[in-house]
Amino acid sequence: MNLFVDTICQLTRDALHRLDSERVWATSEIQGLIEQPPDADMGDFALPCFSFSKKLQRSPKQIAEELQNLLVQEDPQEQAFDAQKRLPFSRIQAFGPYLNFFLHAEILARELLPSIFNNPFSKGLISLGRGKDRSEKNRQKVMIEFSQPNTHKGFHVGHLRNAALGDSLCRIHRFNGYEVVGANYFGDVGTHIAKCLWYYLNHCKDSPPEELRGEWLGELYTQSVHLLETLEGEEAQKAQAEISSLLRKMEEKDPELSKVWDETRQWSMDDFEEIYRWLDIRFDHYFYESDVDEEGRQMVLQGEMDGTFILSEGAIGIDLEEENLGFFMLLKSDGNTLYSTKDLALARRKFDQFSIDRSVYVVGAEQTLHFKQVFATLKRLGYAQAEHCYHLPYALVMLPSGKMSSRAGNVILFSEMRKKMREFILQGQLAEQSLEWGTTEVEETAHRIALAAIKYGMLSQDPNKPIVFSMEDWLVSEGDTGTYLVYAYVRIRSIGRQVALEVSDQIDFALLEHPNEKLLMRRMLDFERIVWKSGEQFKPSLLARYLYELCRDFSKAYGTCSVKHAESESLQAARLLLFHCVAEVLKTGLGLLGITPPERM
RNA sequence: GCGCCCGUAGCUCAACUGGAUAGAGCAACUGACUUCUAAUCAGUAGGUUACACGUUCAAGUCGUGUCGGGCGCGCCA
Repeated sequence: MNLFVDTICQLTRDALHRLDSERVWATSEIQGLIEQPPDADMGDFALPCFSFSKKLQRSPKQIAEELQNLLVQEDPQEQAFDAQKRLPFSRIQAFGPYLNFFLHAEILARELLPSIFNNPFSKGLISLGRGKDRSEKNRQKVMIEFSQPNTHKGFHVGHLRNAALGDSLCRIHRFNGYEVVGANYFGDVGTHIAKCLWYYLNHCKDSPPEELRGEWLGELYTQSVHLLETLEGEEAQKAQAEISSLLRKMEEKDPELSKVWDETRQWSMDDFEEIYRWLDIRFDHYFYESDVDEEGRQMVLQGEMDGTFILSEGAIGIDLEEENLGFFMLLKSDGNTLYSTKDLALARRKFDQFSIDRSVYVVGAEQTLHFKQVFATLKRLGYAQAEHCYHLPYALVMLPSGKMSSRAGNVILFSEMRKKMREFILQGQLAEQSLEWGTTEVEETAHRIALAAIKYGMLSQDPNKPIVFSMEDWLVSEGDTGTYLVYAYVRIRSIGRQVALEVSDQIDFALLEHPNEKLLMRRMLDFERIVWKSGEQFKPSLLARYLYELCRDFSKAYGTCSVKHAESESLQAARLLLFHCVAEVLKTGLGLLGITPPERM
């Protein structure tokens, strides 16, 4: 709630009461109805009157008009701003079935700008129109599990979507007042590793490279799959037996195999650590499949003894027909664990060891059924926490040719993308700067621009729509891109360097009367509400879109409302504060997407 | 065969969860750089929201059906 929405609610509640004294409308009810007109010419806030129609026995159009008359009548001075009463509207007018409110630009400026200037968002002190009170959820502790890469496989651009999404959700939830545990879950055991090691030990003639050894293992995995496909008859059976035996040894922590496993696994972990550092993504806790597989097996065996699970064709599983979820496999017939086996133990640990209220899994949409089955199984086992598990699905990153697959080897590796982007930025966008700036700043700036482009690209689209990846598109830096957003930020910072004034909130707020300036302020009023919604709906795309629109509004104002060339110094000071606030909102918002803008570019 | 997700401008996507004239960006065309960074801005053009019924004051949004695409449906993760 903010002053403006607050006042609208109170005014209309009182006015409605006078139209019909029987029905008492709560301000919260009215608040839920308030929306924004499609066009700034039509006002800043709108109250649709459809829902009053039934009770009042009149058309919404008529109600809007009556409300307008009541509100304007009540205060004849109101059409002109009344400084005494501080009514924050310059106009209240019915447009068909809507009652529209025009904010008084000066009051908007006076309410908004000092609030942003004095209370950094990081402290969460300001409230500019949050849709919902957060105190209720204040202390909730939520675990967000994301990224979960497999060791012995290359990290490709598909993994980037998950990482960006999970990281952003952690940041947004923290901003919204939740206590967040960001968790990673490494796939460091399983068939794919057995296949990789089988090839590494028996067929690989090369020695590992100096760098990116984890990625190299991924290549071996792909080659292993290819080789296995060419084998036939006895050879194929022999290979299968060898792989199965490797897998068993791995799960039994066989000392000899463990040496190789440990070493190669570390190669991948080293790669990941470097990638996360570059991506500016941190985790609060790490889980490993190798750490929960035995516990999972015990849970399944126990469940089988209890009769919750059943033996079927040599394997163990659970019949979930009642929940309409079919049969769910929990342990292979050779006794080895499955993904599902480990997920049971993992879920239990999350609740037992972290006393979380909610457990979120950021995992691809193709596993929706799997998680329904996991949660249903946990419930059957008597874990009430299953109710608080939530699978957040997202659609895949596809190639124009189709699905990306490490198995098939048709992936765009992250390292490859990073390299191309760096070269592209250094040779194109930063070519001139490279001549003047130190190498460190050039590299760091290129890094930040690349990161903005990648993360914005991954986050700006609704999570459940697939992204078709083509390298060319991702090098574009015009229009609706991450580059556009950080460029806007840099231009604001540049203003500060061009003007001799210090930013201050001791300004004449009445001077900010240009429509483009008002547009910007109206936009900033929505910031916290949008962040709240992005978190609750698990959609950073809402925030991304908002920031893009904020930057568009800024670019518009930038062209029409120059600071440097303003007519007076007081106008300079006013605009400087305005743009400074835009930069603050933008920086905060980008931070929630995991993006740090450069100060110049 | 069954289940989930999706279908909006030539292309990539929005549309505040049922509200006002469906909006942006690419691509195309026209303008604006001796003026705070033109990685920008202003403008023109582009639509039967896949299709058909239905629900109501109101449907891109909800329901049913059809078509088209993606992903799942016991020894991968």
